Amino acid sequence: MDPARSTDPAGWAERRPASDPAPAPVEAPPHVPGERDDELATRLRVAVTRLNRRLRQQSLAGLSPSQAAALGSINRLGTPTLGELALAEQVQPPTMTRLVAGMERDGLVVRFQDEQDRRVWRVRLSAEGRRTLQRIHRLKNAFLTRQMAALDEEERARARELTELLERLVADR
Amino acid sequence: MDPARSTDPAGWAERRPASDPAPAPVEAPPHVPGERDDELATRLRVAVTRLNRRLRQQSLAGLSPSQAAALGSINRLGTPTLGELALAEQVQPPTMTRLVAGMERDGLVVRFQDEQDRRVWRVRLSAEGRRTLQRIHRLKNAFLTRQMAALDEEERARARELTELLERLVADR
DNA sequence: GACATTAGTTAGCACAACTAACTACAATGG
DNA sequence: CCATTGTAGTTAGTTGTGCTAACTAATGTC
Repeated sequence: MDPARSTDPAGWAERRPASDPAPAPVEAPPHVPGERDDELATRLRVAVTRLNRRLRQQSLAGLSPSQAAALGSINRLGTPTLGELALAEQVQPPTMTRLVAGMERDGLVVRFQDEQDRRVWRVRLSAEGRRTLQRIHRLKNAFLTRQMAALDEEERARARELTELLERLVADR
Repeated sequence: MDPARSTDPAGWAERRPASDPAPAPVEAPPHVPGERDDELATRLRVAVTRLNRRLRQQSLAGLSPSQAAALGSINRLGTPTLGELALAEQVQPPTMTRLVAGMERDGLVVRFQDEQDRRVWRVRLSAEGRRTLQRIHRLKNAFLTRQMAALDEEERARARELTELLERLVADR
C-alpha cells in the first residue's frame, strides 16, 4: 500500500545507494522483453533526449537541426516532393510545409511546381543551400566530432556499428 | 567557381541516383578526425534527431520526454536543487524552473525551500511522482521496447553498448 | 459532371529551448 | 554594519518544432 516502498521506485537506480540489499537478481525468463530490456529502453531514451538537447544547443551554420536534417534529405533525394520529404523526415505534412517555407525564405532551397501533377510541389537545393550543407558538414559537427575524438581507435569503429543500429531502430515502422 | 558541382555537394549521398558518374572515390587521409568521422558524426546526429522526434510522438504516461527525464534525475539525485537538476539535465535555469513548475502543478514533485540557504529551492518526488515513474518505466517505453524486440539476441547486446556510448558522448563536457 | 481522393496549406495548440533582465538572499570587506 | 558583489531562481519574451483539424485545389473515377 505504501507507495514509497522497499524496492527501488523506478527500478533503475544507476549508482544505487549501496544500502539496498538488491532484492533478487530476477533474471528474465528466457526471452520475453523483460525488466532488463525495459531499463535499457529507458536509458536509451534518456540518452537520446539529452544528446538531442546538446545537439540543438550547437548551432549548425545558423540552421536548426530540423532544417539541417531536411537539407541533407533534399540533397540525398534530389528534387523530392514535400510529401516525400515529410516521409523521409518522419514528420507530418504541415510540419514540412513550415520547415520548407523557412528554408525557402532563407534562400537555401527552391520550390517549384510539378509539371505533371499541379497539386505537387518539389524542392531542390539552391547554390546557397549546397554551400551551407557543405559548411554544416565540414565545420559544424564540431561537438560530436570532438566528443568522438575522445574515444580510442577501437571504440570509434564501434561507434560506426552502433550508429547503424540506431539508424535501424529509428528506421522501420 | 560554379557552386553547384563536380563532387557530391555534401559528400554522403547514401543511395545515389546511380545516374551519376561518381567523379572519384576521394578516400580520406589516414587518421586525422577527417571526412569519415565527420560523416559518421552527421549520420549520428541525424539518427538522434529523428529518434528523438519519434520518442516525442510517444506519450510517456502523460509526461513529456523532458519531464520524464527530469523525473528520473530527481529519483536518482534525491532532493536536488533546481540548479543541480538543470545541470544534470543540461538545460538552462529558466527551462528547469518551468519544467518543475509543470511537474509540481501535476503533483509529481514537491518543491521546498532549503533551510540553510533561502535562495535555494529543492524538489523531491511525490508518491504520485514515484508511481508515475514506475508506470513510465514498466509500460511506456513501448516504442523503443518494441523496436528493440525486433533485434536478435546479439544485436540487443549491442544496443546496450550503444546506449553506453551515447551516455558517454553526452556526458562529459 | 458529381464525388472521392490526394497534396499541400492555414490556423491554432502545446511544449521546449534560449537570452536578458529582474528579485531575493548570501557573503565579503572596508 | 552596511555597501557591494555574487548566486539561485523567476519572469518575460522569442524562436523552433511538433501535432491535429479543417480547408483549398487539383486529380481521378464512375
